[in-house]
Amino acid sequence: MPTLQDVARHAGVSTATVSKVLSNTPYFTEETRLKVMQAVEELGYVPNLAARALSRGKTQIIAVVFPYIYDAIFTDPLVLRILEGIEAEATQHGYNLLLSTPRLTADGPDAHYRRLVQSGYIDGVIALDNVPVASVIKPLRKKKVPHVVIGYHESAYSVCSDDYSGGRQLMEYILSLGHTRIGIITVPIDMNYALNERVRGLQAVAAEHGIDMARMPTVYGDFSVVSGIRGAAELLELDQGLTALICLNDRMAMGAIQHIVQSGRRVPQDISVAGYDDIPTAATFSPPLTTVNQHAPEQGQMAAQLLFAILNHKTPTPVLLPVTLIPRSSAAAPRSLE
Amino acid sequence: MPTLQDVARHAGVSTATVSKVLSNTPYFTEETRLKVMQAVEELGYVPNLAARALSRGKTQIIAVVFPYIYDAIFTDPLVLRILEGIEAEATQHGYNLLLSTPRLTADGPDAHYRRLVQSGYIDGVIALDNVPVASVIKPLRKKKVPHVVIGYHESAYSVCSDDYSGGRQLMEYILSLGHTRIGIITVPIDMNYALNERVRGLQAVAAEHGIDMARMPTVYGDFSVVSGIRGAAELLELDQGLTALICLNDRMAMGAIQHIVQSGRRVPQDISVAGYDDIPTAATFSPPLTTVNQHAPEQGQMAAQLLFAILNHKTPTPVLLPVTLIPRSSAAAPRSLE
DNA sequence: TAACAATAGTTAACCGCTTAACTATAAGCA
DNA sequence: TGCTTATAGTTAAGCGGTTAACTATTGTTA
Repeated sequence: MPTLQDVARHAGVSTATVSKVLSNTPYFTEETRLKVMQAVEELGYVPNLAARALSRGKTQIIAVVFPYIYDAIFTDPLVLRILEGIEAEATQHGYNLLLSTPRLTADGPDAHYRRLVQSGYIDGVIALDNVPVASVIKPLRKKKVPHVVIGYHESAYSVCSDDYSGGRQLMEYILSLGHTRIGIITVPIDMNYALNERVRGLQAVAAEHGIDMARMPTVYGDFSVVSGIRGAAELLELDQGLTALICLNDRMAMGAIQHIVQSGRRVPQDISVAGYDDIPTAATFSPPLTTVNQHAPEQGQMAAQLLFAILNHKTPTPVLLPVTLIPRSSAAAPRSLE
Repeated sequence: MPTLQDVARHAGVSTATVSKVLSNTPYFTEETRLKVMQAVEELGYVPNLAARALSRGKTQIIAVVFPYIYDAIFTDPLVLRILEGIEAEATQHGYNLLLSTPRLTADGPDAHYRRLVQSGYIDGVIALDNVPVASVIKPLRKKKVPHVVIGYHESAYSVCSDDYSGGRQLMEYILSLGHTRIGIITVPIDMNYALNERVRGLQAVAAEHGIDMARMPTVYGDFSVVSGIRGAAELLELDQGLTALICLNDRMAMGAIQHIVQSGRRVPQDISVAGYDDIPTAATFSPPLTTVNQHAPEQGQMAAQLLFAILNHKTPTPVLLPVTLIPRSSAAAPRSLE
């Protein structure tokens, strides 16, 4: 591996000059530039990033932190789409992505993560942090590592999807179809801030329509398809007459549909089902799922943009990304209205 | 940020001693160990990884390379599961993961990737490379970067799933159910080595049963759900009497089922459908998908193990991982046999 | 023409850690 | 006791870049 030294010798100049040429720092002639570039070319020189990192105090690496809970990172298609957005932006800025999936324990993220954060190996962090417990943010704040959070998190630059509005739109739509007997599948309260917001949205609209959502049969899942199956079963046991199920993510909605179909009912003819997230398979599910698209790649992209702004010593403003209701055929007017 | 120097001063010893204690290199007393550790504790010292990398010539980073084609990385659930396996193994060994998704052009992977490879910033690479064009491996081999390939690739340490056997098992199973009029949805030949193997497996078993697979209606998709929908439509146009569809990945199988159901037929009563991959949603699809599980996390894990073996100057043996046929309800005996 | 500024390039210190080479002390052994 | 050997710790030279401080040259201006 040729070094700067080698290039300098080969080109007959000093290392400082080579460095200047390569980093385009003023004060060299076109002639030396050519000499240097030729030497670089001939030797196949590529700067050693570790040396550069040590010297500059910057690594050109940003860490993408997905806390390891419910092994969500590797199961949740949405997370992947966010990553896609981050990747696109980072690549464009010439940054590399380090993937970190800290394990969360009662007293915070694991040691490996805490060391990474302080190791000077990363210029910044984009964290997915919607979970109240054991925040991965705290160590970052403490060590003043530039970071952006995707999720609801006070006192940090953040990118949020407008989950409140999403919840509102969902309830608005289901009510507008004419449903009155609605079941809810959500997750335990305060398990996830985003879900809290969605629930707030649902409640607000229900209230505006003079309905107390506390009266609606509600069961709790854990985001997974199976928990959706179970949830639907529980709901239909609670109330046989439900005409619509609002599930606060798509996978639970898919599970719910499954249970409904298997129990001999049809979607949406007998029961309407709506999800949330618009994961890639939602459009091609059977029936295609009515859901809320939260523009995951854009979330990732915005987060990366915020981070790069911070790294350039600008002060970005937090972002609240709009969501879009996607009406598909899994939800329709109840039969009583037909 | 305190440095080794600071710790040394604080503990009243030399930097060499501190370094030795921390890296557990022989020749220090328990007493000095305690002194050093206390100083580390009190100062909250964490080693600077860039400096360590420069000095040691090792970064403790391995790159996971998923070439950016058909944006598969961010859509294919299987890729994610492989990543999961890699992550688990890497975390355990104290390595960090760098995610690289090089764009492929006619003359190889993009420049950013080629520089990364030579930058000395990564100790090794795990690459997903089943695609004949523009190999990401070549630069690695040229620069002697330790690497492991997941996929069929000559002249490199590799982890392969036994796609040939998978193809065999699939055809064996469908034939054993009694199907004789079988349609195939695959991808264009030589687009992906793994798929080639699966097709070889199908053909071999067909031949053993005295059937020429070339006679079976065959159409080509691109892995996506929509291409499965289209593929099924084409197949059923070619031959109304098909009783089984073999799709060489799950997403196309899901698309096929969708088309079949939408066109008023039932799965498996009218037409059986089988997929390949056993992606997370296959089990909870409606109907649950008969498919082949290729143990994706294990692939990732094995690849990581091979890489760590190489990094420890051992010579690992390439791995061919077995696959498992998962019979579920999307495939059954044809009605003619009932 | 002298004084000064701008330009082109060099030297060497520095980033923070590792480690070979070295010194000092204690232990082992004939 | 004297000599070797193992142990404990230190010094200082890298690793490969960046950059402040410096020198040398050319151009500008009064």
